[in-house]
Amino acid sequence: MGRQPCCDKLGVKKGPWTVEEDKKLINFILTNGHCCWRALPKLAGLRRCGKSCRLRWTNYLRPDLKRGLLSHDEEQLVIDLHAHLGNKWSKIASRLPGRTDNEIKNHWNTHIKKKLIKMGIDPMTHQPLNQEPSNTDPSKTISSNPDDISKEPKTASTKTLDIISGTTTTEDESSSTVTDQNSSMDNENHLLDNNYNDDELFSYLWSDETTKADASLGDSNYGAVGGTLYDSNNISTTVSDLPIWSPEGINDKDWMFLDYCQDFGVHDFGF
DNA sequence: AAGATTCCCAACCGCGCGAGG
DNA sequence: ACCTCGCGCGGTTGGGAATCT
Repeated sequence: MGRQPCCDKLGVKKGPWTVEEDKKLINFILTNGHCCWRALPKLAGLRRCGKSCRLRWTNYLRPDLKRGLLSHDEEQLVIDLHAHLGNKWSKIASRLPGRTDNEIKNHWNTHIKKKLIKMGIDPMTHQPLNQEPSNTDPSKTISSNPDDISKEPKTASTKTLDIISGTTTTEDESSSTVTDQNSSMDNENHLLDNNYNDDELFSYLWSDETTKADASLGDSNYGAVGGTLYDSNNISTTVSDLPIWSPEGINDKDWMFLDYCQDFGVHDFGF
């Protein structure tokens, strides 16, 4: 019987989104939410498949998205998370508020990967390139289940590095655990010594609490709900502090402005 | 200035998973 | 237990932008 295609191929537009399409999508979601992506294009008057709409929204139009290059801290966090999780971009992205899995994936492939290789680090194993990896699957370095890494002691040698300063750190695999690493947090070269330490990091990473910014998106009334956004230094800002973003608040002038700003996310329009 | 090459990233594709019937 | 459906994830690609020759 085969799998039903996500959309009927005939009459479904592909390729870059136009400003008009963006307007329709934004307007519809802000008015109605996105209860069902499959039905959304029809309801919103778009000749796109639901999947395409979802991607456009999550990767580009969501009001809480940050734009621009990843900060140093964000890059460090991505590297560390990748060392533990492997290519679990969505999991990594979920720990970087305002960043999407696609964005992180692209950044990894175009920037971080090259930096690591240049430094002689295998981007997949996070081991020196000329060294035979002890375990080639990064997701299995700590645990076979990436979700369980907070529960297990770190037994493998984990080499971390600061790609900006170029320093590397090798943790002592023989006795180090997540817990007793806490006692050596004053090691200046320690993993994520910029803003993070393992204990805080992992308790943050593996807490059940999703980012409030994301949570706020579960509600169709995005602009009005409370939530937390973070700037590049992880300094939080409550959504309620931000300008109200609602379809009613958009006038023709705003939409004209959109025409000139199609390469930016919704929040860049100043709503 | 113009063509060639490389880089970058938005968007697409196909698969896996979970929920619900 | 099985099937279908919808969503989300990770890998890949196409084409515009930037850089090089």
